[in-house]
Amino acid sequence: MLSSVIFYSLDKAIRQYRKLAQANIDRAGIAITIDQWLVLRVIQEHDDLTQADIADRVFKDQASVARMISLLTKRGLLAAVPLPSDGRRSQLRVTKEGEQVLSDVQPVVLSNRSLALQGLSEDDLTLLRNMLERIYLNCSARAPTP
Amino acid sequence: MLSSVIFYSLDKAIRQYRKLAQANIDRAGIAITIDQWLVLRVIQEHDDLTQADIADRVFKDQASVARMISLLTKRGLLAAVPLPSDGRRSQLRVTKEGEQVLSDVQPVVLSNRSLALQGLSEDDLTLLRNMLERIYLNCSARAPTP
DNA sequence: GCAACTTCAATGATATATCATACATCTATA
DNA sequence: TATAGATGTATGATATATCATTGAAGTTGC
Repeated sequence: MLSSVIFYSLDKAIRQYRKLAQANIDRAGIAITIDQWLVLRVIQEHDDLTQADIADRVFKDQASVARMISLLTKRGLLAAVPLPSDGRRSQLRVTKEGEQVLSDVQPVVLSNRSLALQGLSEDDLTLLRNMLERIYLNCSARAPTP
Repeated sequence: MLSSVIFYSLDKAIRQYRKLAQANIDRAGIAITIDQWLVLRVIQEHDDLTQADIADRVFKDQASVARMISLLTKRGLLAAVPLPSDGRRSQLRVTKEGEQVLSDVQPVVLSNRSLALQGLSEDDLTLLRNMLERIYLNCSARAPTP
């Protein structure tokens, strides 16, 4: 049965969490998707990453990140200043509007997390994290991403 | 830190698994995506579901399923026969080619799973499943999907 | 038997995901 | 220092994801 397959449960849990999270962000009247938020946050923390670096951190493709950056820039949440030291790159900066969105989203994200994790102890979460990391490593070992 | 966030670990694990799984399916020379495979499988098991039913089972949207069905039909893996009892619907059937693909994929999926779950005991998996189910339920409680 | 409601599938709009490729620029080395 | 290779970004093609809406077809209640 599908329900006994662990990856089915994984998918189910993460998708439901995403629905909850996005719904609460929408309800708070903030116009951003979870994925955009994640990218914006990564850029806020490190403004010297290449698109590929960012992609690594959010487990996406460089092409996806390129499009998200272009969208976030179009929306005024991100600004790109060409880097004199490297003609291929730009320095990405979160704008005032971007900062505002990030700080608006923060409490919603925290509340989503605690809602979603109700009934799970710290020990549970540690165990869960370890198992997930184990799965990740197992899949990386033979994944054709050398 | 992002790495301490459980949903980050969840995302990371599932994405890596998907990469491994898709890579191994591709490597076996089978032209299907994991998502298409899942839909095809659900239809094989129950040929009397509506698109919304299928969407529920694969945790997707009815619109996504509609497009996947149309694609699978175009590729000849699925056939739709109009239902006389209901002018809106069609009976979906997995074709010979579809059956072939499903049976080709089966061993690859099994091998992917055991690869990915190496080092996790049955007890671990039960625990994992329970925690994921807990998260799912927590997120469903207030998810605006009544 | 028909009006109101519900169900089902299809599709437009927008965003994401991924691969492959194109193009520019940078770096290392022969 | 010319150039081969590496790196960084952008984009076409295709698939998926989601919401909202349309329109057809079924069901209910009166």
